[in-house]
Amino acid sequence: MPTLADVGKAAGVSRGTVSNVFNRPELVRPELRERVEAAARTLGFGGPDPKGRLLRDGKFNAIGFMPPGAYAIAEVMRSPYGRELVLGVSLACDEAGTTLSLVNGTDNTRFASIREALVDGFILGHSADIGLITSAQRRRLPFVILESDAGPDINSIKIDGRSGAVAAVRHLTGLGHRHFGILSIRRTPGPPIVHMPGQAKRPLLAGFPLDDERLEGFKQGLAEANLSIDDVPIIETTPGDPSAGAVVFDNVPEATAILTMSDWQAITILDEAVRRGIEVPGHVSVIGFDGTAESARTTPPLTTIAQDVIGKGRLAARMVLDNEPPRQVVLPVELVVRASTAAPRAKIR
Amino acid sequence: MPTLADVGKAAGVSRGTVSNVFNRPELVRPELRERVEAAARTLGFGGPDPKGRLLRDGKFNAIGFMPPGAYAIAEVMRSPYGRELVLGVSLACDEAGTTLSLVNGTDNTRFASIREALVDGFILGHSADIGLITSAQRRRLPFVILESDAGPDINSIKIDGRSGAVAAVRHLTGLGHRHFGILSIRRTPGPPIVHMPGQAKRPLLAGFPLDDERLEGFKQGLAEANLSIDDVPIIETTPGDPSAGAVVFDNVPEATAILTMSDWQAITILDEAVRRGIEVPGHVSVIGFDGTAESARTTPPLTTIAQDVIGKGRLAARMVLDNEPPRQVVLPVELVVRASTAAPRAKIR
DNA sequence: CAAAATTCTTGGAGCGCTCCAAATTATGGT
DNA sequence: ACCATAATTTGGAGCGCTCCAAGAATTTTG
Repeated sequence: MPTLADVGKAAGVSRGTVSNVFNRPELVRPELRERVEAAARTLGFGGPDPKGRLLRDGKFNAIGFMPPGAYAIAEVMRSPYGRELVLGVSLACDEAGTTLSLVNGTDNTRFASIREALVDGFILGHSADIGLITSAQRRRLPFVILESDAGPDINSIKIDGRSGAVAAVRHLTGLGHRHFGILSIRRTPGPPIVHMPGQAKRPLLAGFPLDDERLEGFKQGLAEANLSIDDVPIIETTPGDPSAGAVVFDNVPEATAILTMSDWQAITILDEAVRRGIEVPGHVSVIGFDGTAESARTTPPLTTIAQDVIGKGRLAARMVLDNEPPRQVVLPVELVVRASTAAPRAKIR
Repeated sequence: MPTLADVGKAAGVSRGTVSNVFNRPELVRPELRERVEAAARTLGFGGPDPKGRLLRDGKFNAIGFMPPGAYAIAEVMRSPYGRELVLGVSLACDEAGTTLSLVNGTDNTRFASIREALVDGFILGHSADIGLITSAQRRRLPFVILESDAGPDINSIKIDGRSGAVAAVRHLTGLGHRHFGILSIRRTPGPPIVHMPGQAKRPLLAGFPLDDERLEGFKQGLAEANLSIDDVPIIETTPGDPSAGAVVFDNVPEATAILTMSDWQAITILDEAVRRGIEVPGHVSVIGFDGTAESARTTPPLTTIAQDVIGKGRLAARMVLDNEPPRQVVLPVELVVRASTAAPRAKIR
């Protein structure tokens, strides 16, 4: 690969002049400029290597997005929520003329990824992992963490998941439901986990603030209706597990309403319901979470706890781009009633 | 920002040793190592700056994805097709441990973006723009161009769009349709363009090989049924234009079948049909293109010309990652019949 | 026509790091 | 103790570029 210096030598001028030809051509006498350009062509020099410039001025002009937990970028792209989040981030990047780097990191390589990412700032997916935050702080780059509050010194954006969960339950109890099932999220790879009532270890503290908060909201909402979450089966499946719906119906046949942690999970249930000939909301009501665009397109359209996912992504990007003093933002959430919830039938299916 | 040298000075050791402490700690005597680590902590040195390493070994460990035409990354993320494509790319990046950089570029900055992107290779969205290819070649980095064949020296991946288009028309004429409307894509920003039969300038050569090919396929398919594309209204809308459906129904009320260029467009039509009480496929058949996941979830599910979008993205990434001799890949396409197409009713609505 | 003003070019000084051959120090066996 | 051997540590040599002060060439001015 030829360098500025090579071209300079070939054209009989200095490095600096060649640099000028490419970056500030108006500074170079036309005739000389042409000579340099000719030399560059002959040597197959396609312009200054960005590496050099980078080292010089020290800006990558990029921000990094690191998926939550140990998820890969591809998993983010698969989920309706993840896509909208990335869309929001990319919107802000478009506006700022910044590159968006989707940084991968498996469990073991996540720290190295943060240490070495070629970015000027980070967006960290939600994480219970304090180590990750420390890694990010070491980089001395602006960053924001999603879906968990990491204290006053750290940028964070989350939604009011608890209120959302409470609202979901209230909506359903208001409709008359008394028999629930909860489809929660398993944050480690593996098959669904079924927690039936009465079992010892209930997953109320899974370790992910995101999930814990919603579970607590469900608990509170149920308590308001004199119901105990301890009597409600809780199933945990990985986010995109297509068997989620089946596991729910197999294990919680008496439920008239299913609470979920995401639209994606709710959609899985809808799909399984179709396969089994179970009517939604006739036989069972299903409520989603996130209010993604997908939730409006299902059959029937999903009742869901909506948040502004795109806005959240955009705000996250802006926060790292603007590098202002740390803020902890809590975004509101809103119950959107559509057609997947209704009063339970008098007689249980 | 402290550097290796600073830490070295503070700890009374050389640059090299500090580097070793961070990169190959086993090479450094534990006691010394600790001293260095202590010094690093005091100075707030968070590890070697990736910039330096980068310059040294010259690899970014990233590939860039540049959206087609003058679209922004956000526009790609909005479209079902774009999302699956990026998903496929990210899948390959996950596997390779590579970062995926979503490189923005407006009309004016696209060339600069290519020149300066901090990547080891490129995936270029489809483009009629020869300048872009030249830019990419100048970088002397592996790259692949999507949806247009740029000659034997350049990596490219496209689908057999013509055959797909022919298959779409055959399916519909086979069902008995004789009255068509085509919803094509406008590749510049702006309102829909309506080309009614008999008008002078018909958009058969829009300049985007991607679109041209499909239009030709439609033409051929129609010809096979003794129909002329010159008698078929062609409407062009930008990819995500939500008014597309309305424009189609307003301008082509007599059509019994609508051919589209993407599932996204077809979905728009479905939405508008619901609003107007037009039945699909009762009153009008609609056929999509791409076979994205979304196409299976609509009401009714879309008949579409399916391609393996995820596989395409993955292959594209692999091609630039592997940096093998240039290939021109043409991917097959398949008619997937679902419920949005049916025989036309005897009497036109 | 010389001096002053203007326009171009030059090359040193980094940017922060890793590699590597050479130098230094420690270890172990007589 | 002494030397061979092994284990550590060192610092020069880049990586390719841009900035910038200073020098050179050219043009303008009086």
